[in-house]
Amino acid sequence: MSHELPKTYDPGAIEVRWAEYWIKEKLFAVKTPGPGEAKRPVFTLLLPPPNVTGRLHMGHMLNQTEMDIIIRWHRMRGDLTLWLPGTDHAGIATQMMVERQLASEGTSRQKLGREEFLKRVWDWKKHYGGAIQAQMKRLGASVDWDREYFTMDENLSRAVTECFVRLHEQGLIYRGMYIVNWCPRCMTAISDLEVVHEDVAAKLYQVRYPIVGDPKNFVTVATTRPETMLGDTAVAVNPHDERYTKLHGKKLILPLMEREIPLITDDFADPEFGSGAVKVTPAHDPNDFQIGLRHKLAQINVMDEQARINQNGGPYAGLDRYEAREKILHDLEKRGLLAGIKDHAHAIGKCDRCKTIVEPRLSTQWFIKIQPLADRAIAAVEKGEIVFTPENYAKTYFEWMRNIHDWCISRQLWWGHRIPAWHCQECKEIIVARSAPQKCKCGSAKLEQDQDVLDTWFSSGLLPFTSLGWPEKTPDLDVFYPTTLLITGFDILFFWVARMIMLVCHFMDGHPQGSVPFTSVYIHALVRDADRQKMSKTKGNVIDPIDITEKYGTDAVRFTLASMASPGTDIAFSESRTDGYRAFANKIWNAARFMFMNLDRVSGAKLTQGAPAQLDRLEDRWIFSRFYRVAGEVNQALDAYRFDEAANTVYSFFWGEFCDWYLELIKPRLSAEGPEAAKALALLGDMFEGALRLLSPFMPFITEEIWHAMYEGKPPRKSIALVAYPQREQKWLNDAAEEHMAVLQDLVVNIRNLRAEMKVETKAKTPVRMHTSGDLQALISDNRGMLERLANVEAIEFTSQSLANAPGARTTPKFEVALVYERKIDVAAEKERLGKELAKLENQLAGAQRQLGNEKFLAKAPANVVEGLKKQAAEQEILIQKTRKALEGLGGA
RNA sequence: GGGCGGUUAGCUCAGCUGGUUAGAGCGCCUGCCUUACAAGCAGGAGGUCCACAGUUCGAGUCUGUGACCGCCCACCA
Repeated sequence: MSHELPKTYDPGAIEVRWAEYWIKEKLFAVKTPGPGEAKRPVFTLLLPPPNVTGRLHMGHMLNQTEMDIIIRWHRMRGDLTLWLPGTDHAGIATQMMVERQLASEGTSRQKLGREEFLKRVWDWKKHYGGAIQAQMKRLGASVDWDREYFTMDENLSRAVTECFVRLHEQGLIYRGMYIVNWCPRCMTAISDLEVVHEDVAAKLYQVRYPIVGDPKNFVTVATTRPETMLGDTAVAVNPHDERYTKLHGKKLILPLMEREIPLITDDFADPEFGSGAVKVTPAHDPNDFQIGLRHKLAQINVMDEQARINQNGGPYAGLDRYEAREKILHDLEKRGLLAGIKDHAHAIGKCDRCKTIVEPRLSTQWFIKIQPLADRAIAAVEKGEIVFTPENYAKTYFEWMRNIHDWCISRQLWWGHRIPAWHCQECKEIIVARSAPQKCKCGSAKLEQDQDVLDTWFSSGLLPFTSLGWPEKTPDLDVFYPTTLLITGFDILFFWVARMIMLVCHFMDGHPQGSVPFTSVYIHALVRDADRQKMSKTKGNVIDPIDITEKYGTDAVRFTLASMASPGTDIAFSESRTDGYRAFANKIWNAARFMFMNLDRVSGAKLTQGAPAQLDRLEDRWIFSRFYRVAGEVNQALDAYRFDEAANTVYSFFWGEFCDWYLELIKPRLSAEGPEAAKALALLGDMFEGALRLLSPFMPFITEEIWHAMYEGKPPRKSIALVAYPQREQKWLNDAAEEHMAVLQDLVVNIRNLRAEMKVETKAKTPVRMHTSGDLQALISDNRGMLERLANVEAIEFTSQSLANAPGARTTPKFEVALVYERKIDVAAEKERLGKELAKLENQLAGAQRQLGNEKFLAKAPANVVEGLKKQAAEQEILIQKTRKALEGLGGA
């Protein structure tokens, strides 16, 4: 490889090449060290496994960018760094996908049968399942691809079974008939979390239930779901509701079904609501279910699995639930039993997957008794074993954990981990076992495995240890468990993060390396569009990460996301910003070209020979000091997950200091002939190489490209990703150099400013006159080359006279400077500027004096603050005098 | 119904434990093709820090109230 870079920065060309190189060379594959091998700090990060059906979206890209930055940073710091990738089988989502495909072929899973269907799903996975991985590879995610897993892999499935069986043995898994959330379209139970609530403007219907023996009188109940009355088995009133005391013990006629049902008393009935009487439908409402248990009421299920009225619904059998509602209302009205209809806003639950309205349904399911697990999981965060960033999410977590309900883990699907329970066809015994039992206790061999599969989140909740080989005692588990960090979005805080904490703490309880799945959780925000709208297909504002990457380069997109990733704040992704970071990449590119161009010119020069023991020149001492200080800041920011601060710090260093000042300052030395130039180039190379390492986690591609070029094809390691990350180094920090440079920079800016104001031709050199202290005179004289070059100054004349009333002079606390130039200044404009300046200064001085005159301030404020304010006030006083003089010089204010 | 977050320049956002002159990018205005980069360089304008009250020597920063946005959770008909 030559050190020549093409004139134009073309991210596409270099990125594809390096992405392939990293994979081909297996640069990020991690060998598990044996027990005797040298110990290094271990950093383990689990990739939140994308769904096998998934396509990469901006949220993934943000997530992966953050993970990759952290991972590359740790790797460069010398940690044993594992980023473990995998894919989730995504039960419902995948099954839906394949079913849709089958439908288009005119068939269905029922027609194929379970076995054949599963074959189809595996086929589908083989063909379409790798989309996200391919995209991740293109984006350069530095995961260990050799360790990639799939949640349905044999060993992982075995671990899932093991966990299920253990929980069952411990009495933490039970099976029973309860009301669950049922999706009539997916035809499966779903957990509470998979129900999304949506506010709707609905109606509240008042229905009259005639009293037995007094059919002219009624008890009126209110309901939002009249169709469920077909399954009513009681009407409840509050025992203390005196309106109904005389009816206690009476029976009512359930209209339409013409069935007698009791009037019962139960505290659930709220006398304040409606008439105070509530219909009770134990098979179709969770509250009513509880009332039913308390009063031993019959449970009449009136709907089938698709939420159509079944034969228990008498004349309404066969109707869809909403058709039935219409007909029932119509029939009630006809009989004069509909007492009224009111508007009623409330929330309805929809299936997270398909948005079908969820039906509470009485059915037999498997559940996890969650309270013991939740208690433990709460303790883990309370005790600080797990730390959330932003810390606020801990509150959300506690809120949810403290109001948790048992988790329904069975799904009436085919794609997933089948429940390891076998039902004896003879005695109905249920055997939960690690593998299929030969025969039942009763001697029968007629055993059938449970038809249900497990909630996908059950298996993903186990990943922190199952992905490392548990329940075997593997070396991986030894070395890499527990994982160090989890980076994920808040959308799966409960689905995944909370469940992992519960399940892992339970199973790894007492593990020598700790029982928590990870010690740190970083929750990132949402990527929105430039107008802060949520990206959605229906709005058509979805930005495809691959499209945007092809347009601006991965490095620029990554940098955009990183620079905006301030914890807790959503990211309004705007292309203009990405465009800006492409310009930054271009800046890096051209700075490199500049360096290489000089390398060609200077014979005997080398870029990568390391820093000299001593730096003779101010600008060198300054840039080294700045670099090592910045390195410290970047490390600190990353340590706190302040991706934005880290990115902005390195950005302004590279552009605003290294390019804008240092490169300009070093140009004269580079263009000189001989050893001086070679020496300067070595310094430049050293700084540049360091800057590339500093930038590498954020922009892995362009830094890799230039870094290799700097070594002319013979780099010390195969990748910049494998060399050390820059750290703050005390020996290079130089406060004096930074202070001196600050004065010179201020001087340069002031002179440029004067030139612009006086409209001096760009190329014309101007002499300047200065008034300043002896120390600074020496500094400025020593560095007059800097002023000549950067401010186009021709000669500097020092004067002991104040320049304050010289027209067009600039005054600062440290110096006064004026151009020696015959061109007239714009008197009116200058007067305006000075006037504004004066007003501001006077204002500030007044404030400072007010404070300094306050005895309490002098008594209570820390000394350095008081000192600072005094100094400021003194400077301001001088500046005010000078500014007044300047105004007088111009002919008054 | 509960809980949480936000409001700082035209736009998108920083501002860490209260402390000297509130910052950046983009956009805008002016001047430059100064051979690394016009995807650039130099200079500039632009802010009642949502409102009110309070704590404090001192508030963008802490407390309270309100307004306006937004998010999450929820089995009361």
